Amino acid sequence: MPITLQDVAARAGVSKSAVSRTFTPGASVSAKTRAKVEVAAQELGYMPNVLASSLTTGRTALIGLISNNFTNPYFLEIFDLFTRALRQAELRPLLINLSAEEDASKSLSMLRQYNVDGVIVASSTLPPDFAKVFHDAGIPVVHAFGWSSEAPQTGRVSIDNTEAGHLAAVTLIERGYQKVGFLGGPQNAATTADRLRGFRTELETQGLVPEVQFATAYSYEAGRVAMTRALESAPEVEAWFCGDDVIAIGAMDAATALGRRIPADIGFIGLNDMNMAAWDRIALTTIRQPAQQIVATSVDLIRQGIADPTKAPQMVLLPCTLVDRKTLRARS
Amino acid sequence: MPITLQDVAARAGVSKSAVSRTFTPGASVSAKTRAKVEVAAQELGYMPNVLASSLTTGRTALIGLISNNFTNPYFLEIFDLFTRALRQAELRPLLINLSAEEDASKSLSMLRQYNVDGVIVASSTLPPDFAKVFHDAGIPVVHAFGWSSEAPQTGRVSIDNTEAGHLAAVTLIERGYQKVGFLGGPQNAATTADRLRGFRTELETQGLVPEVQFATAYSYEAGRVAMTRALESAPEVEAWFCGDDVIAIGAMDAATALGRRIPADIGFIGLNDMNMAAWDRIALTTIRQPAQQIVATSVDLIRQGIADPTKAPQMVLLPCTLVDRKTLRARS
DNA sequence: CAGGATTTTGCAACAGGTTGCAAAAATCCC
DNA sequence: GGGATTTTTGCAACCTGTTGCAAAATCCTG
Repeated sequence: MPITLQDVAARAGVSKSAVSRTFTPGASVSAKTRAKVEVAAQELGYMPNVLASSLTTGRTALIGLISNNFTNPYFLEIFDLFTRALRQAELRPLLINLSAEEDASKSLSMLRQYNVDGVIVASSTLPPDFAKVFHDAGIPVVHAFGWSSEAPQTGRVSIDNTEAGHLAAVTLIERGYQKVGFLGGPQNAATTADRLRGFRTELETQGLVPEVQFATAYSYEAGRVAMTRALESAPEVEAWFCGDDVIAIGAMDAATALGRRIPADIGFIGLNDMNMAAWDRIALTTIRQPAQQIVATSVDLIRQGIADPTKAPQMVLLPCTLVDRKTLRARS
Repeated sequence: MPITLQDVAARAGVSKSAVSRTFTPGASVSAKTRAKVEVAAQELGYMPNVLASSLTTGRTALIGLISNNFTNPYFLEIFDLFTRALRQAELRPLLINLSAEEDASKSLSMLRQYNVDGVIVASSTLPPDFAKVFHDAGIPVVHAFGWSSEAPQTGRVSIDNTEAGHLAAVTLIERGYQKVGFLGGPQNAATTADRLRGFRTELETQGLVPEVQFATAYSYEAGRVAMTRALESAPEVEAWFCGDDVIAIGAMDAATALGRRIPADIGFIGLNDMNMAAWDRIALTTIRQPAQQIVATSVDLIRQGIADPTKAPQMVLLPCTLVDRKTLRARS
């Protein structure tokens, strides 16, 4: 029993078209009819049905927001940013938890059923060609936080992970660490490979080669078990570059549990700079991703893709910066 | 250019109705036509357009998932659970970040425009009558994590916050604490009042009266500043019951910063039992909300509400339990 | 004020499905 | 095999809006 166009038209004494046009920006309506319609709509409490109009316009203002990082607190910040930015752009997020999805291809058909205007993939672990499926289906898509040098041509926004690896290496070298390690996220995550490459390349210039280990997930637990193992197999490492803040925290707790003091005995540097990294009891030295900018740019790219579907996908890389706190020894 | 009903009908050599019925559970189609249609649909890659069908059926399978707790890591766990449970129920979350919304009433009209089948409010800080708006608009709604004894008649699922207050008090008494404090969440959050009431009542039986303080938000920062203030104004308090884990962590860091050792000098008990509470460097003794059950029940209530809109809203209270870790001194 | 240019308006078709109804087909029973 | 039942099917109307088109109304100019 919601109010329809019909009802408003009847009350205002005009045709359906007139009402429709009143609510369509840029349509041709005289001031007089517009006024009549607006009064009637007001009185009736009319709201156009987006879904019905999507039938003809093909627009729903719905954006599929896909992620599989629901165990990494950093992503709550990301979701916060995305929901705000989308809201600003008059777009609505249809949230998909990909780890709950038995089959990724299902999410495509689902999103097609709902006629989403675009898709944002917010994930550092999804394979770089995941987003391509949507692109191929003609749906504007951007993959945020997941850039990789091997990724195919779809919209992408991310830091330069190779650069992040460099920065980590430079920082560790600068602090005088000689035996360093890399504790990456899941080995098959494309971002991990890039970070490692950058890290390695820079170390090589100093004739250093890192110990390398991988956690099975971007999570505290994974970081903890990986580091427990690593401290056994490579106890000589003096500082670790961790693929992610939450992994770093798990790793640090593993080190603490084995009696190592941070940063006196062993150093850690993370990546992301999630809010939590600044908490006193964490105080993690880390590499900051410009999340706000990544999100803003992603939404902007999506808007462009919606406005002009023929536009070629864009790829933007943003710079990352070091945030020095207390898990690395001071510059020697 | 997506495939439509029409296309499938043509290919299968049947009427539109036949195709429609094939995809409508419980409709009358012979096995033979169903088979023909399915083949054709398969070949063409047909997917029914949910939005179009919603026009006649009135169903969208869309559920508004509203929250304003995007800074509390606990809620990432909640979102994870909700997306999974909704997925299981073949429902899709349209995510709304209420803190980004300038005006709450806008979210109602927005959700109406999208014809959502139901609304889940996942928040401990939203006023208890917030959900009522949807109920009054005829949209099935359940407010999860926000029960309050003064809440109006809408669907609700939560722990019994008064009971949680009791439990906290009993625990502190049992450990021999005499001077205790309550550091609640935002003072106007209804859940806060209930927790305080339960806490106070139980303490009274022992002739104790708590110091009470409020944080301005459910966040680390808010907990930290509130506790810094509290340690100044009420330094004699030996143990604090904090309205939430993340507040507790902030509070504990404030205490540590002022040189108090936990639990030797001062004790803390939280509420929620978020994953992070179990991290070594946190090891928070806390009261556990059965999040999984709260979510499952909420989704179930929504399903019932959709199935039978005349059904009276249900309210369910779930029990909470103590999780003992390391921020309270041992039982004396 | 006439006549042409411009703007506004309503009609009807359409977007992609669903569904009541009556006709057609299949099934059943003796 | 024939008639009564039951099931399946297609037609056409409908759900709520949008939009091309032609007619109607308004505006402008001389």
